[in-house]
Amino acid sequence: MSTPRGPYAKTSAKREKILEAALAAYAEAGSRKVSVRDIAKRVGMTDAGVLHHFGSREALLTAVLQARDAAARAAHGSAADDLRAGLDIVTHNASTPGLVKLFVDVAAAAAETDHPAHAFFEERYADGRRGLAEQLDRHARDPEAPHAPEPVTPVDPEWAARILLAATDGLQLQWLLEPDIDMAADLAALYGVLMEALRERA
Amino acid sequence: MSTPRGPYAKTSAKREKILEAALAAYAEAGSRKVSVRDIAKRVGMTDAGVLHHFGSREALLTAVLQARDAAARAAHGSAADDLRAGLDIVTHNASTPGLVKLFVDVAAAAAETDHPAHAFFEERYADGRRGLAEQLDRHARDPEAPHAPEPVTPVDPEWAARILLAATDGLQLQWLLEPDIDMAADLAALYGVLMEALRERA
DNA sequence: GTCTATACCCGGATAGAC
DNA sequence: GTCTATCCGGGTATAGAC
Repeated sequence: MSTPRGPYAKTSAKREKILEAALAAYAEAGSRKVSVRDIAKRVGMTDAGVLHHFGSREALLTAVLQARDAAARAAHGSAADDLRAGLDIVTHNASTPGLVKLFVDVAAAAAETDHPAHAFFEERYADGRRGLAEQLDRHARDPEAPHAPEPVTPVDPEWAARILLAATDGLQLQWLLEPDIDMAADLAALYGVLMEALRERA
Repeated sequence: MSTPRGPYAKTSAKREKILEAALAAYAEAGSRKVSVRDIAKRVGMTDAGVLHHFGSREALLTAVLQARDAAARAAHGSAADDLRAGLDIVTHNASTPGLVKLFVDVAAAAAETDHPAHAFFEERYADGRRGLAEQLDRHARDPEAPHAPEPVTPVDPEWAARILLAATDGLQLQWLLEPDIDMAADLAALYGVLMEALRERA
């Protein structure tokens, strides 16, 4: 537990500092660009110094996202194990536009096979899908499980439209990493389910 | 109709050529980076020459996406007016990873308020939501309308997990442009509907 | 092992010649 | 309207000081 070894713990103190600075930089940046130089200034170093610890800008940003995931898990639990935690994380994300922007940026860039975050995102989605599917399955079989969380958002056409558009965009992200996904088929099924729900509440 | 005037038609011949070249470049690029120079080479010009017509790289890419939308509408009809068209477009997109990557890239970048594509994406989503909501509402009220399209994808936990993750990512994109959206509430409602559907088919 | 200095390259932007 | 030339910002690689 003390003075951890291995490639990921080598420079843990400084790495930690840099990650914090990067996190802060992105949080403050709203949705503007952040350069390695910017981050370096915050820790009182040069860009080369920062890169020394991470190898490249992209690797650094990947590490930021990993740190963000770890922090979220520490605070709320794993979304893959607990749906409630997932919603809490989303709620929390809504207070940090800069980091959401970072996530979206890197997720897009990670479609490149040789991007440092490529494997990270592949795993993230694979794990997320596995965990979520398991939870959904368990809850669906368990009559004790809540039928649905408090419906803050009404199930209405506007909501369904947002969801349909969101699912379209999000599936593209997953599909770029995992081309086996049949986007149109998945969306058609979603359309069917949404329609059914709309009719039910009408 | 002939020799159109105005700021958007000035150099229409060359602009058209450049847009075609950019489209082709992105289609071929898979999901790799494409520079203005690359596009310029394709039309036998220098980067400065290309930039002359669009002002900036970002503006050029925005124009490419607009052209892509226009082409899709011409081929399939508007997704905002016809759900079937939307699915056709998605199916077609699945054959052009480069353009999907471009879309995702620019969509992420367009979160910046001063990005040239900012207004374009705001409108795109607003129009999409309006059109989709209207269609969903109409279909939900019309007993003649298909209950659901052919269910190629089974409504099962794996599918629901993909959708939930996709909706989460996609909502972030919409939320960056339209912070009024309550992501967690929308997702909670989606969870409820998905769960209901899973129980039904069980 | 950590960092600075430096130099390099790529890519986008801009000014001015043609 | 297009090119050449130039600039600049930003990421990266390397040498070497500490």
